[in-house]
Amino acid sequence: MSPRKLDPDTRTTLVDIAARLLAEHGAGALSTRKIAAEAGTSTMAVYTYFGSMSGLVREMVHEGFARLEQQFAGVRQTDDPVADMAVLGHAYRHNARVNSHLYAVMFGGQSLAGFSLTEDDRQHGRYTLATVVDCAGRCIAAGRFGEADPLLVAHEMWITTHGLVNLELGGYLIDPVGADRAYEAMLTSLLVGVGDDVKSAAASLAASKKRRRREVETPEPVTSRN
Amino acid sequence: MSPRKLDPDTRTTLVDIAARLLAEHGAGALSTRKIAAEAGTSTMAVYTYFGSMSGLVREMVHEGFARLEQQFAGVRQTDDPVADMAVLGHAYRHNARVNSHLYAVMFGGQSLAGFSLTEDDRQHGRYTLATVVDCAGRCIAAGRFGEADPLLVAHEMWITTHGLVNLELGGYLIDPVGADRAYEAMLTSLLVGVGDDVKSAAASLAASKKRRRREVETPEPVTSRN
DNA sequence: CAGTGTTGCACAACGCCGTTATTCTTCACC
DNA sequence: GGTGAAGAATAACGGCGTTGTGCAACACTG
Repeated sequence: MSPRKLDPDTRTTLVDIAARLLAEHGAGALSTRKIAAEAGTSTMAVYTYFGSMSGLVREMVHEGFARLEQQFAGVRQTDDPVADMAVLGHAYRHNARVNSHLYAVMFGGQSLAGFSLTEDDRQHGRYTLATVVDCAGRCIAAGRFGEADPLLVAHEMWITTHGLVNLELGGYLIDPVGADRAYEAMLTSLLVGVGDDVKSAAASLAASKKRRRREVETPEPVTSRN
Repeated sequence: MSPRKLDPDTRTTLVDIAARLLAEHGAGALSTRKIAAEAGTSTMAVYTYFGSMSGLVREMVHEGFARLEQQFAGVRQTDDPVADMAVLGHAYRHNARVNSHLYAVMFGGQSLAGFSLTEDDRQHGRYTLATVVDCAGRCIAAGRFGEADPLLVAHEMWITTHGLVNLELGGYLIDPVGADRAYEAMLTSLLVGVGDDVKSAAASLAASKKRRRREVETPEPVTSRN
């Protein structure tokens, strides 16, 4: 009946249940007892598989970064790297909105079940940025961003998109500005600010819009399997 | 001995203690019992004055916005509005770093003591942006930002600075990029991106640096009185 | 194919939490 | 001075994360 070794399926089931509880009923509903009840086990399961409640939260953070990476992986590399960059930004935003509760844990700082980021967790996050650094490098190689530093440009993109998404999820961006309008404006400003010319930036942004649905929004990332 | 009416001093004392516990010992140390112990009262004090624990958290959020407003108020309006804008950005960042735990509650989303933002709380936050909108208007009037929309520019500034600060507080910005370098780079990119020319932007940024210490960092903000 | 030890798991308990009911005290008002 | 309203202390309730205890089931030894 009971398996002898730790069961990977049970492990992912627990993460899925936790993520769903978090998404559907908020942070207050994330408890060992509720998770155990949903999984049909005792509260001990959380401790055998994750050591503690915050261990499970950490697992959810890694899951969040994994989904972001998967989202990035769906973005093509074309001969218009600036458009690629815009699509990556959209992918970041889309991922954050679809997994908003995970996102809050990833970047919200502290306060969920006493969880706090370790340097390993952060490194995981920074590693995810590699895709953007690479794209920035291609923009520079294509002569679009002048002599910029790819790492710095990638950080500027990250900061911008992250700031937008964070305020958007916090409910701070409303009419008449709104998140969509702010996103487009910011992207334009930033691209021009790092060296692209106004017309080229506008063209790449227009090109990116056509790709967003196909490369970002279509394969609804699998949240759970329960 | 016991006052007949609700004592405003006791009220602010409770907020101060809560903010200090949060800052010094993290979210886990924020409990009615610990607050009561420090204040020399019973746990009931939290309920008499704030209705609940999350009511106290809400009060801390308002306190956070009040400090930000105070921080903004210390920034002068000069005949170089772009430099003013850069100083405002620095003020935002400085305030967030000095009150990082309040900041996390203001924008971190959910999850502290079941607290969640109401539309009133958000409105308070947006109102604080008025100073930035005004400054953007002066930039435009000075012919620095072309025909831009002040509200949109202010949002771009907010998004940028907020994104930077949030990642900085999360520990994600490290060498070789780092928060300081990223901040200067982002400010330059953004100013140029919204219409300023490269040389003018650089000059205003240089001018702003000299003002930062005096107008932002000197008057260590008083904890509270509300 | 037994014997044996390890280990996943359920159950119950501990100490903490937010919150509430009860009780007492103390002041404001007539 | 009497009376009623309201702040505040105490204790209790249910829920939380976590931990100790005991059992049962598998893996491994011979």
